[in-house]
Amino acid sequence: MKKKIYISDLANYTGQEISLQGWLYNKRSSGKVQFLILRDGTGYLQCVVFKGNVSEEIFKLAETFNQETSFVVTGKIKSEPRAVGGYEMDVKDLKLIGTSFDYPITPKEHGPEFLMDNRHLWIRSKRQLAILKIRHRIAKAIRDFFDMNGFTLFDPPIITPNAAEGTSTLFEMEYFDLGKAYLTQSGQLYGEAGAMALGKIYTFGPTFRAEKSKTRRHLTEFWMVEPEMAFFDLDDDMDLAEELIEYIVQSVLTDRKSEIEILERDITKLQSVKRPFPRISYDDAVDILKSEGVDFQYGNDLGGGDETIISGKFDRPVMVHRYPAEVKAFYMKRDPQNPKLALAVDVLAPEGYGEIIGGSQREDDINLLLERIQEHNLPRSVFEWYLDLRKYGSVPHSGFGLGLERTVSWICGLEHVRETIPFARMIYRNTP
RNA sequence: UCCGCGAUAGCUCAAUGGUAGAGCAUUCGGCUGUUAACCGAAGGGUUGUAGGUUCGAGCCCUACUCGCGGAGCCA
Repeated sequence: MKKKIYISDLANYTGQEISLQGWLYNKRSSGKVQFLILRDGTGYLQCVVFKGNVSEEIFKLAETFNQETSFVVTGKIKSEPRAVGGYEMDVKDLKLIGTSFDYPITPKEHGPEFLMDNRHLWIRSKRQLAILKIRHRIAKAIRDFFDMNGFTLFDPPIITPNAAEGTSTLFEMEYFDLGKAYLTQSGQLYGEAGAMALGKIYTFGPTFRAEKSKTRRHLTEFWMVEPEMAFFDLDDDMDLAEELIEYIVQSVLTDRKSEIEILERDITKLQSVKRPFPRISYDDAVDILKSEGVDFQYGNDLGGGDETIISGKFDRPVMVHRYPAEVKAFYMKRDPQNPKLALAVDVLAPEGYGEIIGGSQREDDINLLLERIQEHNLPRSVFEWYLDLRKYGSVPHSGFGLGLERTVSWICGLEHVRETIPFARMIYRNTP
């Protein structure tokens, strides 16, 4: 591969004459000097075009550059504390690559609708770049964490014949002569099969929910990582969840500090994310709500507002476990101490960011699982293979799902998950 | 599906029921250290759509469309 120089490498090139390529981020001029701010995806560099230092043609060419014009620029690099990034280029030569006229996203405030309509261009801006880089670092931290801990990546199908949880609405399609098929809302059931084969697995990919949710926490297409482990009980599951979250947050703090600063995120809120996380039961959570004067009906699931109140009591993510079985999915194992409760856990992010993890110990008894399938009016036929996992050497096992976008949103301190993914899919938007 | 808010220049927003405005962007002119640069000028409008009230509607009324936020559901 031919060596190319990027703005992020400039420390190695001070005093040298080099060529860089990129786009014009912004420009200021004052008659005899022009300041071109070059961006190349790795950073920003102020390129100074002095009249007299360059030919008349080059100076005139620079005057024609608009926002997002692409070009090659050649000149000497020097340290310059006044400039963005601490370096500056004294321009000697310029070459136009692609013109740009009337770029819609100006250095000015814009509304969310306009920015989402121009999402393909919005991702070029500084904040969006920072968010996407943090998203990548989080995804890498997730993969690293599981790879280092003996997990095998296990890719489940995206087209499935069945619903994992009867409650959610699924995107439906006609699948040749086999009738209806659906886009997956979770790889978990397949993950369980993987855990019985490989011991510890994780799935990591897009999932789809056709619910008409219209809030800052919802996308119709989102990414989820779902570990599934044989011989793990609920406590083991919670241990793993808090270890993962701590690792993700600390990785971002170590490697993406400048991006966190661009977002003006309060870093102390992230620094406190250290094990152990508080673990409270559903009953404890209800007590907290009651003591706060919330009119909460025991037995209901926690709503968004309830989660905010509970998570507000702690400076790090809180794990709420042992929910009423009735509000949880059919595959969750009941608590032997109290069969009305499911061995489930939700991890609530701080600052009102809500549920980022939902997990449980799974029902491993084939007869109890059959009962649950009947109680939920699910068709047994599509679950035959899933029942086989309990028929041939069933073992206690657990897992959870972590929503990538909600995690990114929380770590970045964003208002809305739509900025956490390059092209968000929402109930009223599937473009660009 | 339900509740609330909104739609005016390319963008962000003003405009007591009485001549449609500003900043940014664009174009032109000025400026040798700018940091969302600055100064001057110009072009830019079927006020979301359809109807109604009125001498007169961007503004009041009705319906619709689209968007935003929330509820439910969930990661």
